[in-house]
Amino acid sequence: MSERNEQTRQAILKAAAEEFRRRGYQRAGMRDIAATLDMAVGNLYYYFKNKQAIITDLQQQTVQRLISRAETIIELPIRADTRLFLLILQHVHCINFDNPGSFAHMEIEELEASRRDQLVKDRRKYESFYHRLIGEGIGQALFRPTDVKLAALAILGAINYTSRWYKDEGRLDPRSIGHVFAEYLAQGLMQNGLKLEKPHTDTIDQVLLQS
Amino acid sequence: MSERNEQTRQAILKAAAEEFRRRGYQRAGMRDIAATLDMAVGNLYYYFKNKQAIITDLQQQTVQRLISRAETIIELPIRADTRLFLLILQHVHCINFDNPGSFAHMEIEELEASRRDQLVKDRRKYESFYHRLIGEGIGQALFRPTDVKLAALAILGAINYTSRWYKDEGRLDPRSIGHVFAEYLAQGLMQNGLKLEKPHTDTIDQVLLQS
DNA sequence: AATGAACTAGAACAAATGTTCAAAAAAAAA
DNA sequence: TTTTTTTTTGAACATTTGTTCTAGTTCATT
Repeated sequence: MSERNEQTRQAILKAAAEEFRRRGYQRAGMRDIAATLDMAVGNLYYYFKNKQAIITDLQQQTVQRLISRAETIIELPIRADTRLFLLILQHVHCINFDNPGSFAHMEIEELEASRRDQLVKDRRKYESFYHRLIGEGIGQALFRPTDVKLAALAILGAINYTSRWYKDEGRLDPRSIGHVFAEYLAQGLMQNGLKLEKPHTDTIDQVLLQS
Repeated sequence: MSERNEQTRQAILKAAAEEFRRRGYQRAGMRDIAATLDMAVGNLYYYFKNKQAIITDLQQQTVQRLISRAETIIELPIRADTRLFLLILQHVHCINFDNPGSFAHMEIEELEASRRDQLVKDRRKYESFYHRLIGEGIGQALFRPTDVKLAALAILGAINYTSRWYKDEGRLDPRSIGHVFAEYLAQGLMQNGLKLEKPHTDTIDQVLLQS
C-alpha cells in the first residue's frame, strides 16, 4: 500500500460519509460517490470490494475511536457521573465532528453476516462502557436505581439522533451540543438532591484530542 | 369508499409498516409488501398512488395521533413536569404499540415537496408542545434553565430511537419502557433538589386510550 | 341470472442499482 | 527511453426497483 493509495482510500471514505449523511446509505449510489470525487465508478472497486465494505470501514473506524476514548475515560480517577459526562460529550463530538456522517445509517441488518457480526460485537463493547459506568454510579448511590440498559439506550438514542439534525452551519457546534446533552443526561440519573460534577475544561480537551 | 375498501387499505398500511420496520423504507419493496398480504403487486396501486403515498399516510396517521394526544395533555391542570412525563410516555407507547413501525423511516428529505412540507409542518407542530412545556417548566422554576430546543431534541431522539431496538418479544413492553424513559428524561430537567411528580395511573390510562 | 362496478392478477416496462472487465492512461522503476 | 506496475476509465451486465396496463375475476344490486 503506497502513500497515494491510502490517501485516495481516505478521500473515498470521506466522500462516501458525506453522501451517506446527505442522502442515506441506500439512496447514495456508487455513481454519486464517484461523481463527488470526479472519478469513474469502476475505480471505487479498485479500493473497496463493494459498497458494504465502504460503510463497514466507515462505521468500524468510528466505533474504534469511540471505544478507544471510552477506555481512557472509564479509567480516569474521577466520579462516575463526571466520567459519564465525558463519555457522552465525546460521543456527540465524534459522530458530528471527527467522523461526521458515519453513523447516519444504522440499519445493519442486511450486511453480510461476517461484517455485521463484527460491528455488532464492537457496538456491544462500546455500549458496555455505559452499562458499567451507570451501574457503578448506582452502586455508589450517586445515581438513583434504574434499569441500566434502558438508561444506556436512552442516552445513545439521544446522541445518535443528533447526526440526523446537526448541521455545520447551525446555531451550535458539536462541542456545545455535547456539553448540553452530557449535562442533561448525566444529571437525569443523579440521586435526588445530588448535583452532577462536571469535568475540568482541560480534561475535556484532553479527551477530545485523543486519536 | 366501501367498508371493504377501507379495510384492505388499512391492511396494506399495517403490512407496509411492518415491512418498513423490519427492513427499512428503501429495502422494503412493493413486492414484499404485496407478498405479506398474499396479494399481487399491481393491486397496491389500486389503493395508493405510489410508495411514497404509503409512507406518507403512515407517518401522517401517527403524527396526527401524537398531536391529538399532546393537545389533551398540555391542557391538563397538573404540573408541567407531570405533563411532560405523560407526553413522553404517550409517545413511546404510540410509536411502538399503537402505530408500530411508522417512524422507523425518518429520512423525509426525498419525498415530493408537497408531501414532505406537510409532514415537516406537522412534526414541527408536535415538537412545539415539547418546547412549550419545557419553557413553561423553566418559567416556573420547576426545570433549571436550559436550551429548550436542544432538550426537546434529546428527548425526541431517545424516544424515536426506541423503534430501532424495540421488539414485541422483548423483556419490557412499550408502557414500561415509556415509564422509565419519562421518569428519566423529565427528572433530568428538574431543578436541583426538586422531585418529579408522576401522574396517577388512571390519568395515564386515560391518555393512552385516546383516539 | 344479468349487469355494472369494484377489485385483483401478473406480465411488461423503464429507470436505476451494484458490480465486472478489458483496455487505456499515468506513474514508477529499470 | 523502455519496461513494469499501479491506477483509472467507461461501457456493459445482471438485478432489482417502482410503476403501468390490460385482461380477468369477484361482488353487490336488480
